[in-house]
Amino acid sequence: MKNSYIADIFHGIAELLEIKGDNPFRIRAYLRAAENIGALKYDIEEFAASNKLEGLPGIGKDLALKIDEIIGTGKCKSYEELKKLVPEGVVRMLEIPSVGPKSAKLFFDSLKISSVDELKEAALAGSLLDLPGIKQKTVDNILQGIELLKKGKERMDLLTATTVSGFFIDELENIKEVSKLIAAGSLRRMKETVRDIDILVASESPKKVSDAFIALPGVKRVLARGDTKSSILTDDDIQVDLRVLKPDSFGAALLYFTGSKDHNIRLRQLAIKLGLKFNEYGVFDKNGRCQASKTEKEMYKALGLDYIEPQMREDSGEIEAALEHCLPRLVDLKDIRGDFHVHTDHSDGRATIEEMAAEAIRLGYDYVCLADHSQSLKVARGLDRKRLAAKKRELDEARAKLKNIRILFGSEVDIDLNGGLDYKDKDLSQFDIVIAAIHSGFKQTKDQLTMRIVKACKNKYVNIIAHPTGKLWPTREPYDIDLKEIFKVARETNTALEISAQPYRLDLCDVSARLAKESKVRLAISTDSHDVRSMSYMKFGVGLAKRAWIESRDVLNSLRTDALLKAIRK
DNA sequence: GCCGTTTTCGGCCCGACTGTTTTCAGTCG
Repeated sequence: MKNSYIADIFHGIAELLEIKGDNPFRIRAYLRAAENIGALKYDIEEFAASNKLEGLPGIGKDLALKIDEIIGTGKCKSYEELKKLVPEGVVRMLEIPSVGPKSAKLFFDSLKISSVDELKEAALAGSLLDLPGIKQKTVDNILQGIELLKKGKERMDLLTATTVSGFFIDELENIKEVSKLIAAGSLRRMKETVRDIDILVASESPKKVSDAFIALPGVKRVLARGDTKSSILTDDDIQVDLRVLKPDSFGAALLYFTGSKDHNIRLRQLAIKLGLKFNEYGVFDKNGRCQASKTEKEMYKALGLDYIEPQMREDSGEIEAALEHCLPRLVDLKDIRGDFHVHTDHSDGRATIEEMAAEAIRLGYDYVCLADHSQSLKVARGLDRKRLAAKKRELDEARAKLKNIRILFGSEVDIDLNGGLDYKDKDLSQFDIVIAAIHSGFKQTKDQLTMRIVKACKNKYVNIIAHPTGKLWPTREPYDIDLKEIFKVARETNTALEISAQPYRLDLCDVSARLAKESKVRLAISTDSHDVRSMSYMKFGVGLAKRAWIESRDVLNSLRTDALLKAIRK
């Protein structure tokens, strides 16, 4: 049974209790349990089997019993009972922006509305106006909310988010009242996907900034407009939130606005224990005297914590580590000495060997590995032996010409359906670096897929496994493989696993990469670039690595050239 | 429903904005 199955049930219970109007703290207990179970690294059945459920955070006697019940029967009786009271469609209404549990309950109790479509009909027919506290403006908001819901409030990839936030930051920078500004929220935490853009501004004239913000080009609709907080929707239906505060509380505001929500809640709880108050304006003592506010570092210090980098702020152990002064020193973009996974126009890349190498020089790298596709990957113009030799000749010419970079001769070799490689060992032996990857047969069983990667790791010429789970967001789910087994073999065979920095891949993901690190597997952060521009995506891969608590010593491409070539020997 | 280096009972994060109200509940992040 999957952890997410149990988490979903608890989440469902919380939603139903909300609509029922139950004790909010009881609801929060279910939500917290659901989140904790969802974030669990190991199978919850292992905890259940050894009677250790109650040791898990947010799990007490009652919820432990419910978990046992779900593992035993596949169902939770109290959840089934609740579902009888509230139709599925009423729960769905909670997804409409501006409709919460109180409204959903009101519509259901008084008008028997039990689906989003019925709510829309009632709103258009004017029958909602008969309800207490509902006037035309609220009805309009509900209709707009339904429209937004139907469009789907999709998450966006980091590249899109960076581009959108970059546009607004450039525009806001032109306003003379703006003294500081930064993109905060999940984009600053480098979450794999982002739902909305949060921008924080320091200014002595918040009103002027907010006025200018909602008047910017590309703003389709103003969702909220206040003295310090405004929200808009862009022409592409992306929500952008702006928060304007006085420069004095910039650190406090940045901390608050970066999140995550769970991280902030933990900080506030910690503050209460210390007799302090913690909000977006600062840390305050009992008498309301400000203890810290200007920088994030000060804010953490006021709680007795070391500074926590944004990417780690997920309440996944970072607060405990900061209390005990044992946070890892995370890998940084400036630690990266090269890129292993770069394609050229010899296979499906759009730039020449020289152009890609020149970009590597511009990025300050020591080396770049030009790893084109192997022969059987026809769609990507994979190289046969003859074209491989031609590439090698051109590569040697580039080497002679460009002295400031070590150009490594590599290949992204296809792993076939049985775990064999697309070149014979004799051909593989000529490469400086061999990257192996699966490009077909994604629908095989977990055992088959795992076996293919394990077999590739065991080949003495394979140095790196590229995009290990095959995820392609949002179209392709990661394929089902036994990561634990792969980590074990990768470590034994000195094979590195890739963190693909491609915004659509980001594979391994943060959670898996952290497990890989804990399993002492070496990681290679690579861009899988097919053009010059995307070599700058390295920042996304490093962001992901930071989320996975990865340090530079865990990263293959933080090594200098000589150390690297020594480290990859099998 | 959970939890405890002030606690096994009585707390539980905090504030902004909106729309409806004459002071606040609901929603959101």
